[in-house]
Amino acid sequence: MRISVQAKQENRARILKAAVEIFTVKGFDATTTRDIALASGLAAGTMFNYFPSKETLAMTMVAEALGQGRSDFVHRRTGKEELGEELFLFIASGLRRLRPLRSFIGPVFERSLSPFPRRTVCHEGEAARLEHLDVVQEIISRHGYSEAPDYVAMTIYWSLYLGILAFWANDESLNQEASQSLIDYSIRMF
Amino acid sequence: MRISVQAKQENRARILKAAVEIFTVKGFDATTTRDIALASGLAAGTMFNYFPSKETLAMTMVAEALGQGRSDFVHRRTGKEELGEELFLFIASGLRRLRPLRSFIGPVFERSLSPFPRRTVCHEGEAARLEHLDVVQEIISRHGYSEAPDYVAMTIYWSLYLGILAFWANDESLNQEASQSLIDYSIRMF
DNA sequence: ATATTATTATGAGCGTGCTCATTTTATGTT
DNA sequence: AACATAAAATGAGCACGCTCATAATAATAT
Repeated sequence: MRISVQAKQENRARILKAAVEIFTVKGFDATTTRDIALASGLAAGTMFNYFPSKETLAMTMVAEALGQGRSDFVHRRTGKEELGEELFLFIASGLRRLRPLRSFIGPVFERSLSPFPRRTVCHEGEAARLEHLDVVQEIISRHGYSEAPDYVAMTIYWSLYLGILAFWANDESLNQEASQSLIDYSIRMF
Repeated sequence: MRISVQAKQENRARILKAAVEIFTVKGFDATTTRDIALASGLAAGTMFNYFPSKETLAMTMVAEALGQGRSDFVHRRTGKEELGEELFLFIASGLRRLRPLRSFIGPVFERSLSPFPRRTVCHEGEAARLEHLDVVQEIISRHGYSEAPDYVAMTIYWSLYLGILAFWANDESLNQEASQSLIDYSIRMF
């Protein structure tokens, strides 16, 4: 069967919407792919024509949110911030857009953002990582460190960033103030 | 059926031995719990009387190795090292004992050492983390920072340490020299 | 010896993420 | 309108980690 491009986009959107809703209620692990497919009005297997894995489905949401966060950041920065301020702004912009996913996205971070080879590569996660690091490199370069930050520095940065994401996802303090403090310390150290 | 204490220990040891061998050949994910049970001369379900999950089985090996590494460290340090030197020695002692697991343990690190609540808590991982951090706190305290390192510092430390473990597990440089360099940078920053 | 009991081993079976041969249908062609 | 074709939907089914009712047996009591 052929379906129109529009119908395909609608299906994709319905899957994403249903997934967010069920993940939010039941959590990532307790939500089955069958749950999501049926709630989207599709058969169990059809979901996998749109997203190759449950993990990729979730990472697609993350990548989208981080993309928007990056765009927010680009439009919001004045170009006059200190290095640390600018990094903080960038990280905070991403977290703001990730907010709707916060209640269930923790487990996904811990599995999908590793910089190292995995059994099932998740391109969405890989791409999100590289795009994030590109911006960080650009920020650092613009602040006078003429030589591009090296591989070790980026490895360390990513470790700290993953720690922030994991902490933030589980941070029950008001408005995630604790996370802001962690970001602050991490940046200063970096 | 009752079996002697000795027989039980033998079963446990056989499971661990078989698991290490098969993990090494096939990798963690591609090894099935049935593989391990059968290679140990036990039925599929029996393995779970000894280890509640495949993940716990692997983390038991990690915990054991880190325990030995900690013991090595305690016996090897002179007490005259600089703070950084001592941290390096501690981390390196753990990695040395983890060496036999290096080829397959990466995925386990990435799932089991998170400091945050998980669907299935893995006590072995939790315990390993706390014991490691205890030693780190003790090291830092002995070096004159009278007030105990706070929660934020320990969170950051653990992020960096996880990054080191993940990097090391995938480090194909000779004798993992690249990892040594990463440890060095991470400690200096910390 | 025999019976009883506590403890362990067993493997059929469940729910899961995911695959794939088959069926269905929107679109292009005559 | 009838047909052909390409692309997408379907759901039975697989392998996996893990559970649990049942069977088996070593230790203990009689």
